Amino acid sequence: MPDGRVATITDVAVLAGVSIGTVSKAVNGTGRLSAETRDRVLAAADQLSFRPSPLARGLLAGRSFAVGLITTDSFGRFTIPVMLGAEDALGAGQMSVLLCDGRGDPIREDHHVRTLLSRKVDGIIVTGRRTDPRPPIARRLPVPAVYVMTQSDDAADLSLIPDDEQGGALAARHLVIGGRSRIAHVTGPERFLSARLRAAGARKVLAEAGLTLAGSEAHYGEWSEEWGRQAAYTVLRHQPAVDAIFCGSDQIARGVADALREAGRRIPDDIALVGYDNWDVFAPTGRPPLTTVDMRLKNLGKQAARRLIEAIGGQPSRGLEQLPCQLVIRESTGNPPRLSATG
Amino acid sequence: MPDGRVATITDVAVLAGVSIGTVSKAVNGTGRLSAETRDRVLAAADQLSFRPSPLARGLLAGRSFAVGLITTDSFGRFTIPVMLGAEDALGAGQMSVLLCDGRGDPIREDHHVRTLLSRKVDGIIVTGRRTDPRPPIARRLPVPAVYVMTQSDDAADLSLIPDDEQGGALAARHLVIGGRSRIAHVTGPERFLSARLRAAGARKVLAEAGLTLAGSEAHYGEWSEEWGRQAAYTVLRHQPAVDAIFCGSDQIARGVADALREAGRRIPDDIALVGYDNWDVFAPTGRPPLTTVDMRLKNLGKQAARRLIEAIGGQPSRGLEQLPCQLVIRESTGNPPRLSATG
DNA sequence: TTGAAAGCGCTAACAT
DNA sequence: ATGTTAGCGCTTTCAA
Repeated sequence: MPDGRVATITDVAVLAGVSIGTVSKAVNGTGRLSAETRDRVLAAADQLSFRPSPLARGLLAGRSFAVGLITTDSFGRFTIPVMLGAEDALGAGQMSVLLCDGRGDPIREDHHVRTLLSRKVDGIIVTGRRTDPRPPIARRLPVPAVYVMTQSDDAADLSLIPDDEQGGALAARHLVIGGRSRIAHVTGPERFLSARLRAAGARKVLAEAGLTLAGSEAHYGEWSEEWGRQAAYTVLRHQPAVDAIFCGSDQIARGVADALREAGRRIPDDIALVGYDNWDVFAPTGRPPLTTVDMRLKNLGKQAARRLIEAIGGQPSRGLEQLPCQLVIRESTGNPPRLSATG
Repeated sequence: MPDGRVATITDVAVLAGVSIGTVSKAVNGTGRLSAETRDRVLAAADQLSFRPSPLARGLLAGRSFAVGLITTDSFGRFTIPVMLGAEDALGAGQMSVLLCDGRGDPIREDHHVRTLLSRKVDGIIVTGRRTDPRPPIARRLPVPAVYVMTQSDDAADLSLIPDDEQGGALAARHLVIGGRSRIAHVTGPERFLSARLRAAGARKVLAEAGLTLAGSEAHYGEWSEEWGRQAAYTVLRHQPAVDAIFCGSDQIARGVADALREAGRRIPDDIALVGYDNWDVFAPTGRPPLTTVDMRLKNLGKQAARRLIEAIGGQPSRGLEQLPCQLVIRESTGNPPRLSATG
């Protein structure tokens, strides 16, 4: 439009010299129109940069061509890549994203759900920062929902999380193949499902190779550098012959690396190190750069968006799905840098 | 509603036994109504959990009671707290947030602006991850916009950024008061406005105390740990008597701290260390915990939202505003932990 | 004090 | 092949 206004269907109709119904058909490719008319209308629409009002369209259709994105638990390191992937996939499908921060408060969350529903969102994506099951955001939602990086405890809902057991296995297998046999595991609190699954995956691979974790159990603690340092000293004291440490996070791995260096152990010559997260501020810049497991969070977000769109389109899925992680090999395990398969 | 539907104004009208016009007045507190009727309508609305449809309301009003949030440059460490603050302030005012990721691509950005306008957003917040001026998202936007953590090069726009010069001064003053006099500055690339301003602020304070930066100039480099380590060695070689290092980021400070420890210098006894960002994964968990400058990003986001709401309400602001940073004192400068004033 | 009706921009069913 | 019209849910005159 020449002035600041946004063009409406009427403006296009006037310019093209047709009725608004004809414009609607031309723009949406519905009904029967002569090619000549359609082209003329489309040209007019283009000239005015006409975009049908999602408000008007939504009012009629009872939907808004937008989806709600609720974070359980603020946005953080895990939520953001997921959001990014989702926004990406959604944007491609002309869907807008309505953002809500639940802050881990069920009341707030419920309020947001109501707001989203009043805005007639076509669906809702729920993200979290831990994969443990949680109550669904609402019972009998009138629109589809997908949980990602969190898990609804209602099996009728679709939840997408990284396959932490496979991730743990990936790390352990890489170490075993690299010739390590006295492998310790330092990770976060045992109450985290992801910590337990990563440990289980590693244990399974070691068992297949006739091995057990050094010290026989995982060292559960905190998701912190400080815990990494502390646990490293414990490991060195009790299993001085350890030749690899698999860490439940890159942050823990950083702490472990610092402690090992201070104890005079070389990485990877004396002890190989594997992290988890592939967090850009810790993994690639570590000394040495850290081999680590990447949860492919962006892909997770993208898949969540795709699944939601499918569900909106009438093809719902249900249950828990675990998406494969990927091993990113760097110098901390002594191998030349390359990407492994994701399987 | 008993079924899955969301209640409409008609449902409320039927239940309360009045016309939809009356419901509208009761719900919005407009027009003249008997207290008795209003209460009855409100009770009915409450019973049905009625929320006026923003779509319908927006169609009529030509606005959507939502604002667009465009990230220049994906979401990152700086954008997220800003978003959080904005979402918080907006949510309180019944405004929803439409999220768009510009990815630093002007085409994409423009596309998003058009989408937002077609959705009749009431305003737009533009966030970035560096404070240097950038072209406005559009000329002659029909709705107000606020730039935050980025700066429009059009002085008619309102831009909110942290006061990096004041932040740099805060850091330097703290060191000078602590009795340090040979203070080096290791920071990011000189092409970053924030790097230049932080250095300028520090220099000004030093000058007032009759001092100059150790080595006479700031050490410009990268925003990385690796650069911190490298620069630390350079400083130690050329200014061996240095008694403090002010770093342009916590990540740089981490690198500097590692290098100092390896060189046998104690922090803070031999050399005091100040960072910038107050990034939770680096500052509080450093060895020792890091004194650092906090840009108060969440507050920045909150202010941006407030200003946008004011502008939507007809009270626009313009020009560049720099919001004060806050010094967070930890052990790396040897003082007992406490918060300083923000001034 | 309350009700009736127009109209926001659009789509889809129905007329022409 | 194209135009006309009803109606999505709401606010806001204007009438009663």
